[in-house]
Amino acid sequence: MRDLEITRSEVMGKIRPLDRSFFARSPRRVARELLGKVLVRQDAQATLTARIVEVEAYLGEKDPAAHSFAGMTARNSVLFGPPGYAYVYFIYGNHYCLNVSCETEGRAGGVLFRALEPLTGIKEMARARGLSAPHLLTSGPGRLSEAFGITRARDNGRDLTLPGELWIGDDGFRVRTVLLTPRIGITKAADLRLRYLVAGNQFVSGSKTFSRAKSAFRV
DNA sequence: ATATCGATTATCT
DNA sequence: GATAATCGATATG
Repeated sequence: MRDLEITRSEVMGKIRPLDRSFFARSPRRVARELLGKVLVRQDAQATLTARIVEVEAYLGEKDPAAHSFAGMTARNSVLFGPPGYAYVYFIYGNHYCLNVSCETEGRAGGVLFRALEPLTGIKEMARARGLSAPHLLTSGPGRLSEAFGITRARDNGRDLTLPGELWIGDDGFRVRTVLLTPRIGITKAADLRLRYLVAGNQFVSGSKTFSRAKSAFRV
């Protein structure tokens, strides 16, 4: 064997964008269905691809942990718009986090991208992160945003169904087993199980003990 | 392996 | 003026 990294043409050859109808469903459903899909960054520098292995659902105006809980503001307006668009927010003075809008226009809801498994462009991701350890490149919402060069200025409001600079594709891969656990890093509605992750995947965020938590169950 | 803590700033009250 | 959907470093068992 000459190279463990899958080639760009192997991934890009069979990938196709997702329809807007894919996102026009409940955040729970979209979160579950996004596992196994591929996040793609294409620009003059490189083509980055990584498989989605961990996400969280945020339920809109009835979810106390959601940014949309208190209604529409300048920051969160994308969540109230049509489905399939990037909502990027800045947090803790340091990090960007990527979401995709769900539901229908006028009805808030979103899914947070929490961890990816790098497929291609690993060298470029490592450069963007200033690291080389594969499991630290995209395991965490702030980390994956840094690896993909995602910022609010560049990507907030971007249509993720269009195969352009940043989009989500299906390459035919199907996830076997999904685990469901409480969401991470929140204080309100902290007991709801709205975190979806691929069972056994090495790139999920947090400690291994947490991803095997008792509160997890298989779907 | 798990716990705690500081960094740093856009956004909202 | 307080908060936050995080990360990385350090401390302790």
